[in-house]
Amino acid sequence: MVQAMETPDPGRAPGPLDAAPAYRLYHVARMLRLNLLQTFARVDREITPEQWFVLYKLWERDGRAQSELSDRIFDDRPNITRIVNALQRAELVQRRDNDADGRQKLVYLTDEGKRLLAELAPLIKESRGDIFKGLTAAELDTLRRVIDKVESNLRELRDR
Amino acid sequence: MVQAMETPDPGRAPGPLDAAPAYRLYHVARMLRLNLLQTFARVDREITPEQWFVLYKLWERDGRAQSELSDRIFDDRPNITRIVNALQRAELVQRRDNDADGRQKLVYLTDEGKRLLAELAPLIKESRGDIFKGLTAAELDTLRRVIDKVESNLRELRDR
DNA sequence: TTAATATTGTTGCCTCGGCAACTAACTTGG
DNA sequence: CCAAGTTAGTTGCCGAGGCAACAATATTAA
Repeated sequence: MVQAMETPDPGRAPGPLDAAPAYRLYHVARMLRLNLLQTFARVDREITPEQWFVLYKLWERDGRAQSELSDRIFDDRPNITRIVNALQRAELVQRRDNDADGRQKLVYLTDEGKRLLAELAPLIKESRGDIFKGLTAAELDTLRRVIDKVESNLRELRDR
Repeated sequence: MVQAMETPDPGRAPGPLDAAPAYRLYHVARMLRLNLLQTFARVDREITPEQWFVLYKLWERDGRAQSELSDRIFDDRPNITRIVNALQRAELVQRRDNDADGRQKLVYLTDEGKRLLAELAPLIKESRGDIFKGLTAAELDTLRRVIDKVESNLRELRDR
């Protein structure tokens, strides 16, 4: 019976926030973002982590529609619009109309965008080594598996 | 010799973004935040995950200065100001001057704040079960260890 | 073919998040 | 005791990130 469920004592928290895996994940992710942001600042590149991710996706495959750059999970089309705006202002990407589908705008890396990717990628790769230093391959493997599982759980919850 | 290091082929990404643990962590954290945000929306509470975290910290110990609510890692005092503002507008917390130190403002939960905590905590706890469903205790333990290590690595990098 | 529906991208609104600059209050060194 | 430095909190600036609403274009159904 739901009604029989006890309301917890309002005077005391049931457990420390730091013990909650979800909070820990949130916290470490914020630290990771900040680290990347400051890495870019250190090399004097006015770019955000999110802008970097979009650039990188274009590196994987150029000339994609904005909807392909956004994540199906989140409705972040508005964000992609703004991020692409910023990258375009910085002349790192370029928008072109898609003749095959008038709704879409295809996004292309400029030469400067490609140059930046080639310049920064090694720095980030090296930084990644520092960040995950001291962890075994098995631990990283488990991390990957845990993330996969949590993401698929979240997707399921979402589609209900 | 640094100069001898090759510049990567600018035409091709060295590896998929989804393979980078840092990106995966960032991504899953964003999904977790969204899940929590929508949980609050579903129970018709106009509260953000960050506001929830602050409320929860006060539940752990009430009457803390704002600096104690903010995280030493980030300079997020401005954010705490804004979040406490929001919570105060919602009448979930209350600010009082600290007689012992005129710079500080102590933040206290209101009765409504305590009520909300007691109401939502069980929901969130249940939701957490769904989110981490299918993972073994060992996997969650490894997750914790990995996060600890990554955080301490990031702290070290930061203090250099 | 037309009308209803869906998709793509954009804008406005508001909160979060990092940074710099500022005020007020406390602490420390001379 | 006072001047210099430090700490707590606030504000402004701007980008990210949800959400809702909208225009333009495509797709589907009648």
